[in-house]
Amino acid sequence: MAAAQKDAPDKRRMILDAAVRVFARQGFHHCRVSDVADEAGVAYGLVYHYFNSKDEILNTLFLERWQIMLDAIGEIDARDLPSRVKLRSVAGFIIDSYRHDPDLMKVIIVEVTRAANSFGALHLDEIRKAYEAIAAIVESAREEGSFKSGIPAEFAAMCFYGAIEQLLTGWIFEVLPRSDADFEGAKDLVVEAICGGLEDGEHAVRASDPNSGVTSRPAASG
Amino acid sequence: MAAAQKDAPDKRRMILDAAVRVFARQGFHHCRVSDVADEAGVAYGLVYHYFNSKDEILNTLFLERWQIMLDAIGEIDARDLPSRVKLRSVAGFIIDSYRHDPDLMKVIIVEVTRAANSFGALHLDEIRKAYEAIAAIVESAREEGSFKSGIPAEFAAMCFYGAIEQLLTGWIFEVLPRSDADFEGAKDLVVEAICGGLEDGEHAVRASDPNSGVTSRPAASG
DNA sequence: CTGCAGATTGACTAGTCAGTCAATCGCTGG
DNA sequence: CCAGCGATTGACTGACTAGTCAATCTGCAG
Repeated sequence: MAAAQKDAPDKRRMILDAAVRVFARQGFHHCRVSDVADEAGVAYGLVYHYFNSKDEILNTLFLERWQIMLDAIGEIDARDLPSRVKLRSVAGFIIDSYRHDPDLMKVIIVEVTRAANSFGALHLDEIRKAYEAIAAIVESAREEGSFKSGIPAEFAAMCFYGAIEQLLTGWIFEVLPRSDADFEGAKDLVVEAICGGLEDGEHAVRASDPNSGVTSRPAASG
Repeated sequence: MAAAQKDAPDKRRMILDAAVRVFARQGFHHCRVSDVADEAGVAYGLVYHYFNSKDEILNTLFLERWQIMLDAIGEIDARDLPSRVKLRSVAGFIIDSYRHDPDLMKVIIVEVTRAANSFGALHLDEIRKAYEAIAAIVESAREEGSFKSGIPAEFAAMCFYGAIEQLLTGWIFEVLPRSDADFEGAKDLVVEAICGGLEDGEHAVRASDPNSGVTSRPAASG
């Protein structure tokens, strides 16, 4: 038992870690189970000794990580801090998660949280818990009066989470710069953007009727 | 020729429209070309008469629709309107696009804009154009002083677009309500949330040090 | 009526790959 | 030294499906 931890590496863990790298590099659908086995340095069949299917590997990766995030958000919410600081902590946690293991966060975002026809639907309840946890932070801010009452907490939470996930997507796709300073700066900027707003308080002008003179024409011609 | 438009339906268009429904229902990777042919009511081989591959169908759908969006954003930006109204128009256009053809927008978001290992990478240049077009609107607002200079336009654009895409994702996953009033309300709310911010101007408190007392611990234990 | 050209058909091929399984390995206790 | 058992191996199978292609159809021009 004790020897197993010193001499024999944890093959199951090795397979999971290899899967993260392979899924991130090639995508879940564009890699073979043999790619994961090769990356882990184990035989093909061993993957099926520890997991019942290729899907189960991804499910395991997602659930492990997502639970850590849910726990973190719950803990942040339980602290006695201003709402903006709580949201700053949530943003910081997610961004640090990406810095710490970009491959894993890439896999989770690309293959699960946005995959409406496969793993996203499967884990919808778990994903929703994150939205609800953020909404809870916003809701208490609304109740204490620091956040606008006109924006529903559920709606605000989606905007906040969406902004963060879009930043990760920008880093994943390499359309946003990825220096340490960029990651650190993003934590404050995203909170300032969503909580404080893009408009400059000194100069902000509220449009009395945002619809005036503007017609949406989404339909394709023809 | 004239008869072709009255009697013979445009089979190519029928295949594209059928593909939207099938891709939205089953996902690109979980459907067969025969599913698309059946849905369109044409023979399997005809799909390959009009398209060189299954991929080309999705590429066509994406490029058609994305170009319409790029044109719309460009046109909105060219108008002489306050920045907030321009962003309201962009949000309205994207949300109306979803209302008009939710299946197509679902396919575009799920299979392309978030698919970092397949179509997303292929169309990265096109996707980036949308970010840049939104950033251009923000940038002029910064220059005229109505938007904060401390938030880079490129960064603000990602937050804005991410919030909108998250709303669509919420509708796609059915975690947000989808009445006509919800769609209409979302147009104003998303602009109010991002431009005006979540915080109530009357009560807003700027945390002098958002980091105080908060430690990010993204690493998995063990 | 005839023949061409493009549209349409669907059976077939060729390749892929998730998952199985019987054999082997290596440790541990008797 | 042996028996037993979980860990490990990798060749193999069964199922699936993207893409091909030769045959057929249809409309029209000569």
